[in-house]
Amino acid sequence: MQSKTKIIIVDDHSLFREGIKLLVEMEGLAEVIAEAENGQVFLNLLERMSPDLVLMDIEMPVMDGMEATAKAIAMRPDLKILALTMLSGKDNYIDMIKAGVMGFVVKTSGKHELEKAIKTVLGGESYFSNELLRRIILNSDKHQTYSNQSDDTDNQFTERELEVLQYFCKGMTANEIADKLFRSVKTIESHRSKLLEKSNSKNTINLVLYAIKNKLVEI
Amino acid sequence: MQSKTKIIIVDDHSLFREGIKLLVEMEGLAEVIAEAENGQVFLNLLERMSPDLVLMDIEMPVMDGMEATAKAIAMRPDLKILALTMLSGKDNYIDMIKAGVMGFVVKTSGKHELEKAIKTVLGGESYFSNELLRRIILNSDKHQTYSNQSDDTDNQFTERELEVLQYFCKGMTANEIADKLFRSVKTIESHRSKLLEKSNSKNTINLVLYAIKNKLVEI
DNA sequence: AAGAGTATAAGGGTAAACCCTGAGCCTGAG
DNA sequence: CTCAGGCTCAGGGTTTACCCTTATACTCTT
Repeated sequence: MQSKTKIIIVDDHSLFREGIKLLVEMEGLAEVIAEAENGQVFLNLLERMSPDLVLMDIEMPVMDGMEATAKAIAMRPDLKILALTMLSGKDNYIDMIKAGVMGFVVKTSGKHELEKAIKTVLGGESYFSNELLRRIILNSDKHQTYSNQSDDTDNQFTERELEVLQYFCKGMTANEIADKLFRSVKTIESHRSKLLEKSNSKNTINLVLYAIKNKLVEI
Repeated sequence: MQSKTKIIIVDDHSLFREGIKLLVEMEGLAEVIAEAENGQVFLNLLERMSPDLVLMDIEMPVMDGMEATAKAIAMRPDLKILALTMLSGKDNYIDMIKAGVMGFVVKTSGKHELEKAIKTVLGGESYFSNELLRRIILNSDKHQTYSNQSDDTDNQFTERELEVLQYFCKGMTANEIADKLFRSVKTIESHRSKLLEKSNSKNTINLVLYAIKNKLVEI
């Protein structure tokens, strides 16, 4: 387990920043070490902080995302910057790329896409929301690669085990789950045993905590 | 402890919705029962759902917040709607009020203001972000009332109970906690019984989930 | 065809969880 | 002082969790 990715969020909407911060941290993606409401504030922060990645809004007052990106890259050439766009049509994506952003995520996309974008960019590759690509280049014959939906899940658990796990994480007992799934209690207990073994948990509570920490369930 | 406030979030930016949802639910303010990406989707939802409050973005494609608000109020005159504004200058606040919104929160404000706004509106009063008021009316001599910072801590659990709860939330058994605290297992079981009763949980797993959801512990 | 993996289920055992009652001790409020 | 509430502990009961082994049937891969 390497140390957490350090992120700075730059957006003029505080509610959006706080939401993204929660999203990122809840997903265990990274640690938000700072927030900035415009490019100027962000550059000041950058002088004394070392983020691994920046989530940068493009439209901002005082200093917009493009200018901030260009100046930040001048300071830290290796800095990874992921742009957040509203797809309002006002953004100049080419110049943003020239300024040094590693990718774009449209704000209409979900957390799964944000997660994929962050991981991709941190891996050194560039990332572009498919929605954005569709807007810019229409003559693309590239297929959508959903290859790594979740290549990190070691397929540790089977589908059935995960299903049973969901119910345990809702606080249900083996008996209740057995009733729900029309199965024998012994069957559910078998699944639990496997779950305990695979997750290296001593009891069901530890199993549930494991599931929560590893985002195997929604709470 | 009344049942949780049911909220619907209407905003075309999924990331924003998900963030707000997390914010609202993490703070224990309410339960987000649905999300909609535009006014049309929201009105469809409203036909079969009964939210206590709606967080409504003003600028949206397909059907904007004003139209959606007017139609929603026509359906449910008592529905509380809180508008989310970007302060872009394009919003017509007067007409939004005529449409039936109970208040405005600017997206540049923080979660504390959102929390205050939600509580105020649910209480039947209207709420307007001070920042918005400053924009519209400059000759206002109202003072900012930071009255209710956090009057919600019911002190539901005693210190000892909370201490025991921490250990349960680490996956320890009653026996292990008894050893740790140099107490009888029966004592720990007594504390657990009280915890189960007070949290209205059927078993320890539900108790742990309760503690996590209500942020009584760090996980 | 053979083997691996999964889902199902059972028996039988110990430990723990859960529930109820009752009770002694201490402290702070009225 | 009295009383309420919190912390401590116990007995005795039922239920569930947990662990072990074994076994059948199905699917997929080799």
